[in-house]
Order: sequence, then C-alpha cells, then structure tokens
Amino acid sequence: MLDHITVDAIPKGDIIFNEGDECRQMVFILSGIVRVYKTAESGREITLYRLQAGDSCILTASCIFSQSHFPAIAVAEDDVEVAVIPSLIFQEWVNNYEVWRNYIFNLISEQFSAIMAVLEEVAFRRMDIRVANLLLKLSSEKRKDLKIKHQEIALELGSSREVVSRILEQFAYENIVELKRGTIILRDIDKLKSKLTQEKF
Amino acid sequence: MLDHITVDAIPKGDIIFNEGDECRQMVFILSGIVRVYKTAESGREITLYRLQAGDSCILTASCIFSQSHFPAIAVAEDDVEVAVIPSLIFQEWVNNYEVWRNYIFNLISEQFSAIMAVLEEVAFRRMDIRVANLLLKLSSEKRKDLKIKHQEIALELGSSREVVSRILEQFAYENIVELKRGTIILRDIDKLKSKLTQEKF
DNA sequence: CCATGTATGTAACAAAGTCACATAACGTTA
DNA sequence: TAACGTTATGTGACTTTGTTACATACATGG
Repeated sequence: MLDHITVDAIPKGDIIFNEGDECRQMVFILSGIVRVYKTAESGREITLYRLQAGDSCILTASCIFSQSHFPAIAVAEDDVEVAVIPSLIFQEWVNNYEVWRNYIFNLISEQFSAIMAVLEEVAFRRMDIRVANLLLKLSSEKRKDLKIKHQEIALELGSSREVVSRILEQFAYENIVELKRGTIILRDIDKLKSKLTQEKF
Repeated sequence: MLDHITVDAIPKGDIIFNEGDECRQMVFILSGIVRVYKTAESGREITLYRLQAGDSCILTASCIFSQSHFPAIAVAEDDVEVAVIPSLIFQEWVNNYEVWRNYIFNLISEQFSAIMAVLEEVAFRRMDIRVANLLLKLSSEKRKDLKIKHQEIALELGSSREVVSRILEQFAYENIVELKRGTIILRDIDKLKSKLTQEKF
C-alpha cells in the first residue's frame, strides 16, 4: 500500500486545490490546517470548513468519483503535510476495503453537515449573531484576546469588512469587547453568549 | 434482493423525512417529485434540491452511514411512489456491490454540487438576479405564463414575500413580466436573461 | 522620527429583510 | 349576482446588510 503514497509538504498560503481543478489525487492531511472556501468575483469569501490531521476533503473524493471539477478552493492555512494518493488507487482501495469506505462515508457526512450549517447561517441568521458566534468559537478559557482582523472575520463569514467593523463597534459600545488594531479583547463573554439567542434586538 | 424492498405511495404534501429524524431506511424515488429544503424559525425556507424518479437522497444515505440525524426536510411535492429499503440492508448492498457504490457516489457528487450552488447564490448573488434566474428555469419554450405565487418564490429562494413582490414589481415596470394573481407572464425573456449578467444596475 | 503600508473609521446610499397593515382578486354560498 | 370570507398582492416605515469612496490612525523599518 505504502508504495502508492507520497508525502508532500505544502507551505503556508499555498493553494492545494483551486476552483475548477480536476482531482487526479486524493489528499490526506498529516499536519497543519487546510481551509476550504468559496469566493465571489467581488472579492468576498466564505469558509465552508477546515481540515486537520486525519481529515481528507470530501469535495475531492466526490470530484474523483464523479469526474467533476473541484467546486471550491483549498488553501494551506499553516505549513501543511499531506499524504497523496493517485485517484485510481484511491478508488480501488475504497472499492476493496470496508475500512476505507467507512472512513470516507464518515467524512462525507461530517463535511456535509458542516456545509449545511454554513448554508443555514448564511440564509437565515443575522450578521451580528454570526459574528458573536465566531468570536465565541475562537475564544478559549485562557485567551480572551483574539488576534484577528475585521477583514478576516468578514472573509470567514462571507460578509464585508465594513459590516463586521460596524457590528464590532456596537459590541464595543455595549462593553462586550474592546478593540485594538489586530486584536479583539473579549470583556463580557456572557453578554456575548446572550447575543446568540436574541430573537431580534 | 426484491424481498427487502417495499413500495410505498406517499400523498402530495406528506413529509418523508423531517429535520432531526433518524434514517432507518433508504428511500428511492420511483415517481413524483420530492423537495428537500431547510427552514428557519421565522418561517423562511430555502430549497436545497429536488429528487425525481431514479434519484435518492444523499442526506439520507449520509445520515445512515454516520448514524446522524437528517438535517433538512423532504416533502412530497406531488403524489410520490418510493421503494423503501431498510438501512442495514442498504449498507450491506453498498458494501458488496460496486454498482451500488457507483450509484451512491454519483448521487453524492450531484447533490453536493447542487447544495454548493445554492450556498454560493445565497452568500453572494443579488436577489433580483436570483429571481430572474428562477423565472428562467421555470419557463419553457411553450409556456410563458408561470403559475406561481410570490410567496412560493420566496420560500424557494430563502427570502420573504415582500422582497420578491418588490423585485417582480420592478420587472413589471421594465416590461419584463406581467403580473396576475397567481401567475407571472414572461413578456421579454431576453431582457430577463440580460439580468443574469448584470454587475450592478 | 518619518514614511509607508495596512487596519480601522465614516458617511451616504442601495439592497434586502421585517412589521403591520391595506387593498384587491377569487371562489363560495345565499 | 351580491355578499362573504379567503388568500394573494401592495404599501410604507423602519432595520439590517452590502457597497463605494474616502479619511484617519497605528505600527514598523529605515
């Protein structure tokens, strides 16, 4: 089996798959983070999901099995190490080994539900709630100061920088956060959490 | 094989799978149309895709393979006939027969790309363009009068009735359509098509 | 300390979503 | 066919989101 596997190092920022690519090979993440996202001509972007060690991109698999084109962009967010398998070999393995099938089917449903969650958010949720939600996801017990730019939040959520700035400004006014250049300090996590369940205003 | 298959008739309007359902069985459409969509608490809805004869819902399959819950609603848009297969049998077949696997993988990538297209639209496209697009999809060579309500368009696209009415009113003002109660008559298909490529206004 | 890039702020406007109704078309029954 | 209730569509005021075109403030290397 190992004969067919190549290990490859991808530097931070490199594009692994681009919109419209044919997928000649299946890629498994060994280390690092890969962000899979969609872009608009306007320059807006929206993140679909992230892949990490042990993951593999189901869009690639789907693209291999149906000989269609990759419908998004996958970029190395850190330096990334991947195991690469030619698509024919991969297809053979999936055909012959149940372990592989289970692995793939699990990935499918995980990433499917991630995309569904994004879709639901974009279609139905208000932007301030989505920003609040993202800030909470990024926060941890220890670190309350998030090193992130307004622009990055906008690209994550499929919105624009001005909108995100406006919302953060409002959060700052409500003493929920404190804004510094390149940093958002969370001052009142509970108030931030309460945003999530707000029906209206 | 046929021992395990049951044929079932589902009357128009019945819900086949509901949000959160466990999927104990795989369902194959024999006739009729099934609409798969998401809802918000606000009452807004958005259609993900439709299934017809020969199709099967990949959300169901994904839900079976990962023992998760059905993340949308599937409703019979007409009277629908389905073949029903218990999920364990289905899993066994997919495991043992390559034909089944190919069938499933093809469904996966088709429906994946359908959902991706919806996501892209919702995230990035303007509403008037999406309405124009829908009208064009619904039109055919012969019939230029579409029997559809503004509300139905809104539920299709994940918007609200007022927004759709406003846009249609604008289209009517531009002599692209003529509006009757329950009907939209397409008067200028070319002008409608030109909307699709409009950058701004 | 200055220059330059880059992150953020601002203001005005357009597009989209919400709310609370008003009106108008249709079908049914009297 | 007149009156009625039902349902589709219209309206206006207001909020939220996205866009454009800037202005300002901060940070860093020279």
